[in-house]
Amino acid sequence: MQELTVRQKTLLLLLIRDYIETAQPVGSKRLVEHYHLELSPATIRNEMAALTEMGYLRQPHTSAGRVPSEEGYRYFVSQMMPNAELPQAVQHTIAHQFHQSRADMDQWMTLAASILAHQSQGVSMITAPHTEQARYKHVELISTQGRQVLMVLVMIGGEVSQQILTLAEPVTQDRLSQTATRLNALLAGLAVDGIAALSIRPDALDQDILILITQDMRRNSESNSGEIYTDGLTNVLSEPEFAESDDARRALKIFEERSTLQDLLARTTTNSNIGGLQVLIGGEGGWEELRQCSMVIARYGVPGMATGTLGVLGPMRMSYARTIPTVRFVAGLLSELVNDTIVGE
Amino acid sequence: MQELTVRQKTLLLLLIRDYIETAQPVGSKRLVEHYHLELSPATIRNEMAALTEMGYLRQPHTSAGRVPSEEGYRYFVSQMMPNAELPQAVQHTIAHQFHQSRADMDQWMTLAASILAHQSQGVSMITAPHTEQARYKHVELISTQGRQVLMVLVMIGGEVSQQILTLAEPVTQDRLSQTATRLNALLAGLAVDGIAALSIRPDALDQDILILITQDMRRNSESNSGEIYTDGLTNVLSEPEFAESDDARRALKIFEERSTLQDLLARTTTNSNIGGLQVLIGGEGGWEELRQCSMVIARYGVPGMATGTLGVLGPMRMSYARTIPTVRFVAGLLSELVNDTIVGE
DNA sequence: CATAGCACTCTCGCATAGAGAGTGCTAACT
DNA sequence: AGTTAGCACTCTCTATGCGAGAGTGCTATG
Repeated sequence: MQELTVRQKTLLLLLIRDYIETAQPVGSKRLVEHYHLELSPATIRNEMAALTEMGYLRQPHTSAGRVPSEEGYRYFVSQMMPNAELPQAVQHTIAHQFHQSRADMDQWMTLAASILAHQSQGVSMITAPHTEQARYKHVELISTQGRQVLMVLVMIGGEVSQQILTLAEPVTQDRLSQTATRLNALLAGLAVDGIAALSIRPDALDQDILILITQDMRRNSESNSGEIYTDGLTNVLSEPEFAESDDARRALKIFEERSTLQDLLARTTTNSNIGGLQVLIGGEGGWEELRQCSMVIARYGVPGMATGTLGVLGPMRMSYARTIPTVRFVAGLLSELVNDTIVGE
Repeated sequence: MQELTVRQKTLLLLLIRDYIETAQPVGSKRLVEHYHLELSPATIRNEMAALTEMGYLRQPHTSAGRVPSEEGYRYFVSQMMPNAELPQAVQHTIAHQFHQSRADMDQWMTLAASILAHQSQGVSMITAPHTEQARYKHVELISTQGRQVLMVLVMIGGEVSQQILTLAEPVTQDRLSQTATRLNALLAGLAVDGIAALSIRPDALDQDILILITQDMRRNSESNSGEIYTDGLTNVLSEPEFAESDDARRALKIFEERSTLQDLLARTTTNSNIGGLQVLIGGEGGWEELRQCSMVIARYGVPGMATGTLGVLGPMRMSYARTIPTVRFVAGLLSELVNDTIVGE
């Protein structure tokens, strides 16, 4: 593909910025008047024709202005990706909100989702940090009532899962505590494989619990990630491109079917490393329903220990200039938090 | 208001049923032909005029058919409320799904939301069961890493909350376990008030934890209910009445702002008792945004111990005939589950 | 009391026409 | 060679008008 002249580049960026703001096809006249260019519309027209030829722009129809093509957006993004930073003030506000919140993963996720959605005016999505290979840290067994027992299973890295078991017969809290203590000594630090390799099966109750623990850990390891937090759905639905079409509905459906959403996040980020940011334009990567959308995704966390994915989905026309730095910043923030949780001080 | 003749009543119910199915204003001719009435359209017209006069029907414009008014829906619902029961087969399917799921409140809620949404083709909403007066059952303190401690607090009734604390200085797991044991002995069965009344403050660590416990319990007691589970948003958005208007967006917003949703559920059900079912038509009760919607709500659980709210929101035109029995049935099912969890066997 | 007939009203779909916007091309200008 | 003015052309968008269709209310009749 041909190189762009400086003027073409400027024009392209201006046009895209304008279109992102107004959602209206941009014509030569508007471009000249609005940005006080020292050129005549005719010149602009020639350049725009060239840019269209090269695939950066498109015309909805003969007599409308130009609209960025996906390629155009890609160029736009590549221009701003490296250097964009969130203003200090905003950074502080966000960091402040995190430090004020209750120190608990659930809160952080919700907060992050809310901030992302608000800043980007898109839909935010975050998966809770997930340990690739769940490793056992601790189990607690709490007698609830009669044969009902609450099992709280804690992994290294802070992942917690809880479950209510119904035992064959009532068991005292004392007995449960003993079992828990035994298992804690036995399993500390082990991954699922390690546990499976143990051959000691001291006692029926222990064994029952052990089976449940491994099930739980396996489930945890297999699912790419746990719950997904989202926010800001209404932001996107109020964008003009979704006003009538039922594309909106199809996109929304993705958000309701959490499993699809998990796929989406998992598939697009497995081979990207922490800190690296991915921008998918126009449903790149085979998501037909999202043809009108773009996504900005990043991984966060501590590689090898606990990582998660976060991202923003918006119309292709979304404000990349705001979204990209925000995603990057929040990813960094969450990485720190995860790191603190794992490593301590 | 005047009494309805038998014929008027039949006509009204037929018309509403038809409108619910087709979303089209119903005319006299259609009514006669479609339901093989032994009457002429003219007669029907006279009756429809009367029903309109009485406020049960409305015409969108002079030459359209009739559409039920809110009063009409109310009448319709009052006719079918008492006796409607879900078909045995469906009851079994649903019950089966519950018994197959993992025995854990979170799963149940998600499942119930999914079933409600699917059966009613509306948006389902469920609040987790909530104990009016949280009473202490058990605390576990698990050292995570360095000064980080995971606190798991269990209430009588099975409510669990967890939180990560950062202590002033590192503490061993042993010391934490001792503290937990002490607190468990001290606090068993107490409500917040009871704990506040205790004057024993044996140790700095104990005291710190104690403060956090009471904070947590208080927060739990104050919020009317915890998380809200919803499902089926797309169902409603695909209804024709939401196709264009931005009422859809406003309604959706309610679902995103969980606090508003909590209000909604709380306000409309505080004075209704378990088993009783409430049907709000046309955003009754001061919810402007939901003017086009109806809600079917019920409380479930064990009064005085743990109760929650569940409901379905749909277009005013929703299938009450399916929704009402479903809500009733699921409420019953959840009540049983909650009861089992509390009482054991 | 039910019905047939009829004039009336209103919406919806469709075709037509004109305004407006923006383009591409050609020819002239610097 | 690059820039610009002029102009014909294309396409959308909006308004307008008209006819078909649907449904009503009323009146007169069985």
